[in-house]
Amino acid sequence: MRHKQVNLSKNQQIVLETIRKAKKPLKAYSILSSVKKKGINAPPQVYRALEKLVELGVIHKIESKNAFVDCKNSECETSKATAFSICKKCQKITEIMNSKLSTYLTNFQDNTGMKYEKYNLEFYGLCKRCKL
Amino acid sequence: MRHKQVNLSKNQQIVLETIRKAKKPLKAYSILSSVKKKGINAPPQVYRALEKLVELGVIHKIESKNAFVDCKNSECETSKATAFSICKKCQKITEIMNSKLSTYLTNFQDNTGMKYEKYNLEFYGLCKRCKL
DNA sequence: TAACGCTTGTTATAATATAACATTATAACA
DNA sequence: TGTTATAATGTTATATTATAACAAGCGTTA
Repeated sequence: MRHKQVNLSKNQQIVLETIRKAKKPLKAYSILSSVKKKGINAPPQVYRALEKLVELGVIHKIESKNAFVDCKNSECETSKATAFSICKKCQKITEIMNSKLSTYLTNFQDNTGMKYEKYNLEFYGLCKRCKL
Repeated sequence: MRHKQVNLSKNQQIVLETIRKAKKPLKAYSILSSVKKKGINAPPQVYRALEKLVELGVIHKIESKNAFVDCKNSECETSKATAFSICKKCQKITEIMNSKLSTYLTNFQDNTGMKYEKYNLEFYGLCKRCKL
Protein backbone atom coordinates (compact mmCIF):
# COMPACT_ATOMS: atom_id res chain seq x y z
CA MET A 1 0.00 0.00 0.00
CA ARG A 2 1.51 3.24 -1.14
CA HIS A 3 1.09 6.43 0.80
CA LYS A 4 0.44 9.75 -0.80
CA GLN A 5 1.86 11.25 2.34
CA VAL A 6 5.18 11.24 0.53
CA ASN A 7 3.96 14.02 -1.69
CA LEU A 8 2.53 16.20 1.03
CA SER A 9 3.89 19.51 2.13
CA LYS A 10 5.02 20.09 5.68
CA ASN A 11 1.80 21.65 6.92
CA GLN A 12 -0.27 19.05 5.15
CA GLN A 13 1.72 16.30 6.86
CA ILE A 14 1.33 17.91 10.26
CA VAL A 15 -2.42 18.27 9.86
CA LEU A 16 -2.80 14.75 8.52
CA GLU A 17 -0.79 13.28 11.39
CA THR A 18 -2.97 15.11 13.87
CA ILE A 19 -6.13 13.77 12.30
CA ARG A 20 -4.74 10.25 12.11
CA LYS A 21 -3.78 10.24 15.76
CA ALA A 22 -7.24 11.37 16.82
CA LYS A 23 -9.83 8.83 17.85
CA LYS A 24 -12.63 10.99 16.55
CA PRO A 25 -13.35 13.63 13.92
CA LEU A 26 -11.54 16.87 14.54
CA LYS A 27 -12.73 20.37 13.88
CA ALA A 28 -10.51 22.86 12.19
CA TYR A 29 -9.90 25.05 15.21
CA SER A 30 -9.24 22.04 17.38
CA ILE A 31 -6.60 21.00 14.87
CA LEU A 32 -5.25 24.52 14.93
CA SER A 33 -4.75 24.49 18.67
CA SER A 34 -3.08 21.08 18.45
CA VAL A 35 -0.56 22.22 15.88
CA LYS A 36 0.36 25.60 17.32
CA LYS A 37 3.37 24.04 18.97
CA LYS A 38 4.53 22.91 15.56
CA GLY A 39 4.54 26.38 14.13
CA ILE A 40 1.14 26.58 12.50
CA ASN A 41 -0.36 29.76 13.82
CA ALA A 42 -3.36 30.80 11.78
CA PRO A 43 -6.60 29.35 10.42
CA PRO A 44 -5.75 29.67 6.74
CA GLN A 45 -2.79 27.39 7.18
CA VAL A 46 -5.02 24.69 8.60
CA TYR A 47 -7.85 25.20 6.14
CA ARG A 48 -5.49 25.11 3.19
CA ALA A 49 -4.02 21.85 4.34
CA LEU A 50 -7.48 20.40 4.98
CA GLU A 51 -8.68 21.42 1.54
CA LYS A 52 -5.79 19.70 -0.13
CA LEU A 53 -6.10 16.56 1.97
CA VAL A 54 -9.82 16.32 1.19
CA GLU A 55 -9.05 16.78 -2.48
CA LEU A 56 -6.58 13.92 -2.32
CA GLY A 57 -9.09 11.75 -0.52
CA VAL A 58 -6.84 11.04 2.44
CA ILE A 59 -9.28 12.71 4.77
CA HIS A 60 -13.02 13.35 4.54
CA LYS A 61 -15.18 16.12 5.84
CA ILE A 62 -18.25 15.17 7.85
CA GLU A 63 -20.49 17.89 6.48
CA SER A 64 -23.08 17.81 9.20
CA LYS A 65 -20.41 18.21 11.87
CA ASN A 66 -17.85 20.42 10.18
CA ALA A 67 -15.30 17.90 11.22
CA PHE A 68 -12.59 15.88 9.55
CA VAL A 69 -11.60 12.23 9.73
CA ASP A 70 -8.88 10.33 7.99
CA CYS A 71 -9.92 7.90 5.31
CA LYS A 72 -9.56 4.34 6.52
CA ASN A 73 -10.08 2.88 3.11
CA SER A 74 -6.74 2.24 1.48
CA GLU A 75 -8.35 1.93 -1.91
CA CYS A 76 -9.94 5.30 -1.69
CA GLU A 77 -8.18 7.41 -4.27
CA THR A 78 -10.37 10.44 -4.09
CA SER A 79 -13.21 11.69 -2.02
CA LYS A 80 -15.92 11.03 -4.53
CA ALA A 81 -17.89 8.35 -2.79
CA THR A 82 -18.22 8.61 0.95
CA ALA A 83 -20.58 7.18 3.55
CA PHE A 84 -20.55 7.54 7.29
CA SER A 85 -22.50 6.43 10.29
CA ILE A 86 -22.86 8.93 13.09
CA CYS A 87 -24.02 8.05 16.56
CA LYS A 88 -26.38 10.73 17.80
CA LYS A 89 -25.46 10.07 21.38
CA CYS A 90 -21.73 9.49 21.61
CA GLN A 91 -20.96 11.19 18.31
CA LYS A 92 -18.83 8.28 17.20
CA ILE A 93 -18.37 8.41 13.47
CA THR A 94 -17.44 5.45 11.34
CA GLU A 95 -16.73 5.33 7.67
CA ILE A 96 -18.96 2.79 5.99
CA MET A 97 -17.15 0.59 3.55
CA ASN A 98 -19.69 -1.54 1.85
CA SER A 99 -19.13 -2.40 -1.74
CA LYS A 100 -22.76 -3.11 -2.47
CA LEU A 101 -23.76 0.29 -1.14
CA SER A 102 -21.05 2.12 -3.03
CA THR A 103 -21.82 0.27 -6.22
CA TYR A 104 -25.49 1.05 -5.82
CA LEU A 105 -24.91 4.73 -5.25
CA THR A 106 -22.16 5.16 -7.79
CA ASN A 107 -24.45 3.74 -10.44
CA PHE A 108 -27.54 5.52 -9.23
CA GLN A 109 -29.46 7.36 -11.90
CA ASP A 110 -32.65 9.27 -11.58
CA ASN A 111 -34.81 10.87 -14.20
CA THR A 112 -33.39 14.40 -13.97
CA GLY A 113 -30.70 13.73 -16.52
CA MET A 114 -28.02 14.62 -14.07
CA LYS A 115 -24.69 12.88 -14.17
CA TYR A 116 -23.42 12.19 -10.67
CA GLU A 117 -19.71 12.35 -10.09
CA LYS A 118 -19.63 12.28 -6.35
CA TYR A 119 -21.78 11.62 -3.35
CA ASN A 120 -21.72 11.90 0.40
CA LEU A 121 -24.03 9.92 2.63
CA GLU A 122 -24.45 10.35 6.35
CA PHE A 123 -26.47 7.94 8.45
CA TYR A 124 -27.53 8.90 11.96
CA GLY A 125 -28.59 6.59 14.71
CA LEU A 126 -27.44 4.87 17.85
CA CYS A 127 -24.32 2.79 17.85
CA LYS A 128 -24.15 -0.67 19.36
CA ARG A 129 -23.00 0.57 22.75
CA CYS A 130 -25.39 3.51 23.02
CA LYS A 131 -28.36 1.31 22.16
CA LEU A 132 -27.94 -0.60 25.40
CA MET B 1 -47.99 19.33 -5.58
CA ARG B 2 -49.53 20.14 -2.28
CA HIS B 3 -47.64 21.68 0.57
CA LYS B 4 -48.02 20.30 4.03
CA GLN B 5 -50.42 21.93 6.45
CA VAL B 6 -48.86 22.51 9.80
CA ASN B 7 -49.57 24.85 12.66
CA LEU B 8 -46.69 27.24 12.61
CA SER B 9 -45.88 30.24 14.71
CA LYS B 10 -45.60 33.65 13.14
CA ASN B 11 -41.85 33.67 12.71
CA GLN B 12 -41.90 30.12 11.48
CA GLN B 13 -44.45 31.05 8.85
CA ILE B 14 -42.48 34.06 7.72
CA VAL B 15 -39.30 32.06 7.36
CA LEU B 16 -41.07 29.23 5.61
CA GLU B 17 -42.76 31.58 3.14
CA THR B 18 -39.43 33.15 2.33
CA ILE B 19 -37.88 29.77 1.63
CA ARG B 20 -40.83 28.66 -0.47
CA LYS B 21 -40.72 31.75 -2.62
CA ALA B 22 -37.05 31.30 -3.35
CA LYS B 23 -35.97 29.45 -6.44
CA LYS B 24 -32.88 28.14 -4.73
CA PRO B 25 -31.61 27.16 -1.29
CA LEU B 26 -31.32 30.09 1.06
CA LYS B 27 -28.72 30.70 3.72
CA ALA B 28 -29.73 31.81 7.17
CA TYR B 29 -28.39 35.33 6.92
CA SER B 30 -29.90 35.78 3.52
CA ILE B 31 -33.24 34.83 5.03
CA LEU B 32 -32.57 37.24 7.86
CA SER B 33 -32.06 40.16 5.54
CA SER B 34 -35.23 39.22 3.64
CA VAL B 35 -37.36 39.20 6.75
CA LYS B 36 -36.04 42.31 8.48
CA LYS B 37 -38.92 44.27 7.00
CA LYS B 38 -41.28 41.84 8.69
CA GLY B 39 -39.90 42.49 12.13
CA ILE B 40 -37.40 39.69 12.49
CA ASN B 41 -34.22 41.37 13.55
CA ALA B 42 -31.72 38.92 14.90
CA PRO B 43 -30.08 35.62 13.93
CA PRO B 44 -31.54 33.54 16.77
CA GLN B 45 -35.04 34.27 15.56
CA VAL B 46 -34.21 32.87 12.15
CA TYR B 47 -32.22 29.93 13.44
CA ARG B 48 -34.96 28.95 15.84
CA ALA B 49 -37.54 28.97 13.11
CA LEU B 50 -35.24 27.00 10.83
CA GLU B 51 -34.59 24.43 13.52
CA LYS B 52 -38.26 23.85 14.06
CA LEU B 53 -39.07 23.70 10.37
CA VAL B 54 -36.32 21.17 9.81
CA GLU B 55 -37.65 19.14 12.72
CA LEU B 56 -41.09 19.14 11.16
CA GLY B 57 -39.64 18.11 7.84
CA VAL B 58 -41.13 21.03 5.92
CA ILE B 59 -37.67 22.25 5.02
CA HIS B 60 -34.34 20.51 4.74
CA LYS B 61 -30.84 21.67 5.34
CA ILE B 62 -28.29 21.09 2.63
CA GLU B 63 -25.41 20.30 4.91
CA SER B 64 -22.63 20.87 2.46
CA LYS B 65 -23.96 24.32 1.61
CA ASN B 66 -25.37 25.50 4.92
CA ALA B 67 -28.53 26.31 3.07
CA PHE B 68 -32.19 25.51 3.38
CA VAL B 69 -34.81 24.37 0.89
CA ASP B 70 -38.44 23.59 1.31
CA CYS B 71 -39.47 19.99 1.08
CA LYS B 72 -41.24 19.29 -2.19
CA ASN B 73 -42.34 15.87 -1.18
CA SER B 74 -45.85 15.93 0.18
CA GLU B 75 -45.40 12.53 1.73
CA CYS B 76 -42.35 13.60 3.65
CA GLU B 77 -43.45 13.62 7.27
CA THR B 78 -40.14 14.22 8.91
CA SER B 79 -36.61 14.89 7.87
CA LYS B 80 -35.49 11.33 8.37
CA ALA B 81 -34.63 10.38 4.86
CA THR B 82 -33.31 13.01 2.51
CA ALA B 83 -31.45 12.94 -0.78
CA PHE B 84 -30.37 15.79 -2.99
CA SER B 85 -28.59 16.40 -6.23
CA ILE B 86 -26.36 19.41 -6.38
CA CYS B 87 -25.01 20.86 -9.59
CA LYS B 88 -21.39 21.83 -9.07
CA LYS B 89 -21.63 24.52 -11.69
CA CYS B 90 -24.95 26.31 -11.34
CA GLN B 91 -25.53 25.21 -7.75
CA LYS B 92 -29.03 24.07 -8.59
CA ILE B 93 -30.26 21.73 -5.92
CA THR B 94 -33.02 19.21 -6.40
CA GLU B 95 -34.58 16.91 -3.89
CA ILE B 96 -34.43 13.36 -5.13
CA MET B 97 -37.64 11.47 -4.66
CA ASN B 98 -37.03 7.93 -5.65
CA SER B 99 -38.79 5.23 -3.73
CA LYS B 100 -36.31 2.54 -4.65
CA LEU B 101 -33.47 4.64 -3.35
CA SER B 102 -35.23 5.56 -0.14
CA THR B 103 -36.30 2.00 0.47
CA TYR B 104 -32.79 0.81 -0.13
CA LEU B 105 -31.26 3.32 2.25
CA THR B 106 -33.93 3.12 4.91
CA ASN B 107 -33.39 -0.62 5.10
CA PHE B 108 -29.65 -0.45 4.82
CA GLN B 109 -27.77 -2.44 7.42
CA ASP B 110 -24.08 -2.88 7.80
CA ASN B 111 -22.11 -5.07 10.13
CA THR B 112 -21.42 -2.48 12.83
CA GLY B 113 -24.62 -3.24 14.72
CA MET B 114 -25.78 0.29 14.35
CA LYS B 115 -29.45 1.06 13.99
CA TYR B 116 -30.01 3.85 11.51
CA GLU B 117 -32.85 6.24 12.12
CA LYS B 118 -32.07 8.90 9.62
CA TYR B 119 -29.87 9.60 6.64
CA ASN B 120 -28.89 12.42 4.38
CA LEU B 121 -27.44 11.89 0.95
CA GLU B 122 -25.96 14.54 -1.30
CA PHE B 123 -25.00 13.82 -4.89
CA TYR B 124 -22.79 16.23 -6.78
CA GLY B 125 -22.44 16.51 -10.50
CA LEU B 126 -23.47 18.47 -13.52
CA CYS B 127 -27.12 19.04 -14.24
CA LYS B 128 -28.62 18.51 -17.67
CA ARG B 129 -28.13 22.12 -18.74
CA CYS B 130 -24.62 22.53 -17.40
CA LYS B 131 -23.49 19.33 -19.11
CA LEU B 132 -24.03 20.90 -22.53
C1' DT C 1 18.61 33.95 -14.84
C1' DA C 2 13.74 34.64 -15.05
C1' DA C 3 9.29 32.99 -14.88
C1' DC C 4 6.27 29.95 -12.84
C1' DG C 5 3.62 27.28 -9.63
C1' DC C 6 3.04 26.02 -5.17
C1' DT C 7 3.34 26.50 -0.34
C1' DT C 8 3.90 29.46 3.44
C1' DG C 9 3.03 33.17 6.78
C1' DT C 10 0.23 36.96 8.35
C1' DT C 11 -3.47 40.20 9.39
C1' DA C 12 -7.95 41.09 9.05
C1' DT C 13 -12.62 40.06 8.38
C1' DA C 14 -16.63 37.48 6.60
C1' DA C 15 -20.02 34.06 7.36
C1' DT C 16 -22.36 30.82 10.20
C1' DA C 17 -24.32 29.70 14.61
C1' DT C 18 -25.38 29.71 19.62
C1' DA C 19 -25.52 31.25 24.75
C1' DA C 20 -27.96 33.50 27.95
C1' DC C 21 -31.58 35.90 29.76
C1' DA C 22 -35.92 38.51 30.06
C1' DT C 23 -40.48 38.61 28.29
C1' DT C 24 -44.83 37.41 26.00
C1' DA C 25 -48.17 34.35 23.85
C1' DT C 26 -50.61 30.06 23.62
C1' DA C 27 -52.55 25.68 25.08
C1' DA C 28 -54.37 22.54 28.50
C1' DC C 29 -57.41 21.92 31.82
C1' DA C 30 -59.21 21.96 36.72
C1' DT D 1 -62.10 31.74 34.80
C1' DG D 2 -57.60 31.42 36.69
C1' DT D 3 -53.55 28.56 36.95
C1' DT D 4 -49.96 26.21 35.17
C1' DA D 5 -46.93 24.60 31.72
C1' DT D 6 -44.96 25.04 27.39
C1' DA D 7 -43.61 27.30 23.32
C1' DA D 8 -42.26 31.29 21.04
C1' DT D 9 -40.32 35.83 21.09
C1' DG D 10 -36.97 39.66 21.41
C1' DT D 11 -32.41 41.14 22.47
C1' DT D 12 -27.47 41.57 23.26
C1' DA D 13 -23.41 39.54 23.04
C1' DT D 14 -20.30 36.13 21.65
C1' DA D 15 -18.65 31.70 19.84
C1' DT D 16 -17.48 29.07 15.89
C1' DT D 17 -16.32 28.24 11.20
C1' DA D 18 -14.18 29.89 7.06
C1' DT D 19 -12.08 33.02 3.62
C1' DA D 20 -9.92 37.39 1.48
C1' DA D 21 -5.97 39.59 0.47
C1' DC D 22 -1.28 40.24 0.17
C1' DA D 23 3.73 39.45 0.79
C1' DA D 24 7.37 36.29 0.68
C1' DG D 25 9.99 31.87 0.13
C1' DC D 26 11.36 27.81 -2.44
C1' DG D 27 12.16 24.48 -6.00
C1' DT D 28 11.58 23.45 -10.91
C1' DT D 29 12.51 24.18 -15.41
C1' DA D 30 12.62 26.72 -19.71
